[in-house]
Amino acid sequence: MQDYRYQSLHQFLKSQILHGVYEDGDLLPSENELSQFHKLTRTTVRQALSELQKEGYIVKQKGKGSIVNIRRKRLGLLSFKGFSEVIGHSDQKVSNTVLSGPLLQNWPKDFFYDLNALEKSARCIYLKRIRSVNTDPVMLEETYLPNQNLEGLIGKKLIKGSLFSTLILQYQIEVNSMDQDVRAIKANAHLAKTLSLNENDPVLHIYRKYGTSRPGYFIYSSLYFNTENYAIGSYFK
Amino acid sequence: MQDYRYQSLHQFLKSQILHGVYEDGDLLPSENELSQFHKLTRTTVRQALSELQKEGYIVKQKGKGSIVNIRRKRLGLLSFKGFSEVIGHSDQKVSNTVLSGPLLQNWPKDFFYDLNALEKSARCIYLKRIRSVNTDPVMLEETYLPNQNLEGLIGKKLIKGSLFSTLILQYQIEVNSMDQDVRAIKANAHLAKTLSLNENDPVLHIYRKYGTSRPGYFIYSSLYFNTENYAIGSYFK
DNA sequence: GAGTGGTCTAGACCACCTG
DNA sequence: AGGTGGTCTAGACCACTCG
Repeated sequence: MQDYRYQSLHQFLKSQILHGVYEDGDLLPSENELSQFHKLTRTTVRQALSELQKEGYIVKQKGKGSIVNIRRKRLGLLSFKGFSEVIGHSDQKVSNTVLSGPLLQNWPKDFFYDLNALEKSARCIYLKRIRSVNTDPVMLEETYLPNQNLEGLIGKKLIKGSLFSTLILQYQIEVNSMDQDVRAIKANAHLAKTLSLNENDPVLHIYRKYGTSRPGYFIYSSLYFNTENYAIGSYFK
Repeated sequence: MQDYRYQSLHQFLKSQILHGVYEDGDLLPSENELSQFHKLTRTTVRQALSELQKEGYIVKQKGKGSIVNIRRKRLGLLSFKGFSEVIGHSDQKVSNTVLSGPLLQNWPKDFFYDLNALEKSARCIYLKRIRSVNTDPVMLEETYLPNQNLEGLIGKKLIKGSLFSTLILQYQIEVNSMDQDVRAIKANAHLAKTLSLNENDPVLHIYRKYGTSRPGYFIYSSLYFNTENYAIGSYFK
């Protein structure tokens, strides 16, 4: 792995972006500058930039340059849309609350995905969070990470309050795929209380399995949504 | 548009695939053959193939060739997963039934997405379908297409029972993006009857707006799912 | 071993943006 | 006008698949 020149340049630039050498909206050095500095052809430089573009780290613009894009398009990332608002406008104030910090524990019985031997033998790091829109609790999320080479995560505060930011910056683990199962269920007493609903009200439930840049390493999440006042929006192309 | 050589080759090959010149699993001519025949550099040929790959029409394999992939990765295409079955195995028997064929009518009042003037001035083509898994009705879908340059669609049978296949083969309209809003709602009497549920049972509801290769042309769908026995699966990367 | 796609070089001209 | 990314050529060598 990592044998090729365009891959080296790709990793080098990604690392610079992640470590803040270039900030959101900055221009990367031009393709000519990069090819001179790294002693590569422009073709090879373009291949590296093309990878960055696919991953959403940069946006290219003819006549201008390669623009760094930190708030990049993420894998089916969720947004909340209020019914009354005009679509695409007036961002809601979304806040995150960690109910139970990163905590080492055993896997739950009858876990919702089949685990392999390696995952079972490691215990799991558990995280319980609530997402609110304008003080209304809208989502309850329980996340399970196999405890493999994640020294220092337990009990720590998350970087920028985000698990994914923490994983990429501290452990070079990047989420790059997602498998999900969606259902509508009835709220039980606990869900009703947590999400400000009545028992038996409909709740949106999602099981997720995330694939990562570390081969064989997966992250699991169970998400519950109160969709009474907000729809769960997502965009794909 | 369509000024560049790699775009011409891209369109040419796509058209051949769509018209059945190459079938699923076939190999395209090799990059060398394509470059000789079309008097292009291999670089340019590779750019065309790279586009086909992005769109999912082919899969490349080193040492072998470019393999045509008809059942290609589609935009958040839905699959149904039974709870008892092993994930990824034992495909369910899925069947489609058209309840109301492609029918010209007025837009519903308070349509779920804002329509632009052009869309409003055209009427809409309406389609109501049910999808069943092993004779259980699982999904009810209502589709609305602005009636713009779609001569001959009304009252016609769909090719291979698929709206998207019909659109691309008859009208060169390809769906390439999707915006969706998801909620959990209570079944009303009509939904309960159609989906074999009791009133007030939870139902998964999705509004969708599809973007297409025809600029400014969108397709709208409203989908209702009975998720009592099947989850709605989807995979993204 | 012959053929395939993957990587890479060293050039060229073009379309677009900005000072 | 000068610099940027987009397209394209004409080569070369490498890694992989298959008979």
